[in-house]
Amino acid sequence: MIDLKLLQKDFETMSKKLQRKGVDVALLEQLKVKNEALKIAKAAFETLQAAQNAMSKEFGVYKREGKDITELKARVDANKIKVAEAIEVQRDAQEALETMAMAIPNVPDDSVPDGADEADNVELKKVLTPREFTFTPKEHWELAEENGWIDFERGVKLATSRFSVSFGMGARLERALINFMLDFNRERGFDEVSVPALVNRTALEGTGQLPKFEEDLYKMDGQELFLIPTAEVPVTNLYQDEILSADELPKRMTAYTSCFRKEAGAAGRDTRGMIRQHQFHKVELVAITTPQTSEIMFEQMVNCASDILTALELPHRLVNLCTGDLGFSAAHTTDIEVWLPGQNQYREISSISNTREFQARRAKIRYKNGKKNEMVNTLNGSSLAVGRTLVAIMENYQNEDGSIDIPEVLKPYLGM
RNA sequence: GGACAAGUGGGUGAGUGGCUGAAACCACAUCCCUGCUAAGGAUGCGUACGGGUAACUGUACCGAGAGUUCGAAUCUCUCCUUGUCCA
Repeated sequence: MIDLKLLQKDFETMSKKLQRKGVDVALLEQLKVKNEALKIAKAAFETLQAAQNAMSKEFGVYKREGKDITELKARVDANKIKVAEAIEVQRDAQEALETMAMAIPNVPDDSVPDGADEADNVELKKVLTPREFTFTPKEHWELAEENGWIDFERGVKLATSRFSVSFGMGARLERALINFMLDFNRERGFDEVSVPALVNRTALEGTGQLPKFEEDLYKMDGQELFLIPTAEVPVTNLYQDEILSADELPKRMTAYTSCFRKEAGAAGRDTRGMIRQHQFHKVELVAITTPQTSEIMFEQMVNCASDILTALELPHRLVNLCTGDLGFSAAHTTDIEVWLPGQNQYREISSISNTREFQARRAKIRYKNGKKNEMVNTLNGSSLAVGRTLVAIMENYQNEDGSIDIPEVLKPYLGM
């Protein structure tokens, strides 16, 4: 959630920044009005309630002293009605404010470039040079089918479109990648956690998937439980509604989970192959830090993900997401795109974001800074999307005869 | 699935209608004493929002929600969680 106090204090600056994310000024003005209305409503209620409390205390004294309470009772009864009205007003004001505020995206950092969509993202750097092919490289689905690694039709048979099944070396490679990534992250100081794949509404509100993006989540029938779209949700919410001590920060975690997304807005995109599946494996990094150290952590996380690709000898590049491509909760995001020679383009394989206080404020994750409780900063990033890494391996390691070499670093994980 | 019991602050745990935002103890923080590796003393020590330069102060919160009452941690109802017993 955005900082409403700051919006109140410096409306100009904040609204300008949010307008870059396409937030309507009129909406922000309404939000400001609602915030003020809530303050007034609260003050009104509290004054009445204070009177009520005082009279109730007096009531006790009267009874003890055996005084007549008729007059006092009349006063207290009259005030009670006013209190009830005031609390109603306050509750409505609170609800109206929250509904609106929860749908406002995070304020983008000044370093985020303006832009409409992914075409306006800014390349930061390239790592490794794509190899020269002496033949026309194939796309991954062709290679996957040729080698018997992935069966797209049987996935559809079992579930529906955008599901697939991995066989043999394809399945083993997925498992090897997961282990390799987790080990790699652990060596970089990220503790491994294993978390539920189902979470409740509060958790999803905490990280920003709800209330706005419910249509992209799989929801359990008749229960307030959702399949996680990313491990970021359960891992970040591990510390929801907690006050951490400064010396337990930063918290660095890594988790492997399956992720589930309806891909509601992606009809027609990447329909072929395993780039965009409803269920996919991902190894995630999550960090909880003080505001002062979050950018250092961000660099570490970007490097961690990039270094995994380097270790796998997969050419990739880093891009700074523009305002139009930036996610709801992020203050800024670096995407890592891996080179896919079959597609002849770079494709997203990791996304690392600093949400600063945005998620912390929603999920109420604070830390003790001396005597004061302050919001932590939360960061998350993939390291990496497993399916897409497998895609990248297939396309980059392919031979003319359609066979696929195995990256050196994965061989120990495959008993090779 | 059924029966019973319980859910209080960082922890243990008191508290059955007003003097309780909550005793006591432990932990923690600062200071003092002592002086030696352990002990004694003083003070402080929940969260959120609002007012005040500040000292301080108002409101809410004792699993969650609703209700009874002038007044609820305490009574009633629903739900959740945990424990024990039974299937």
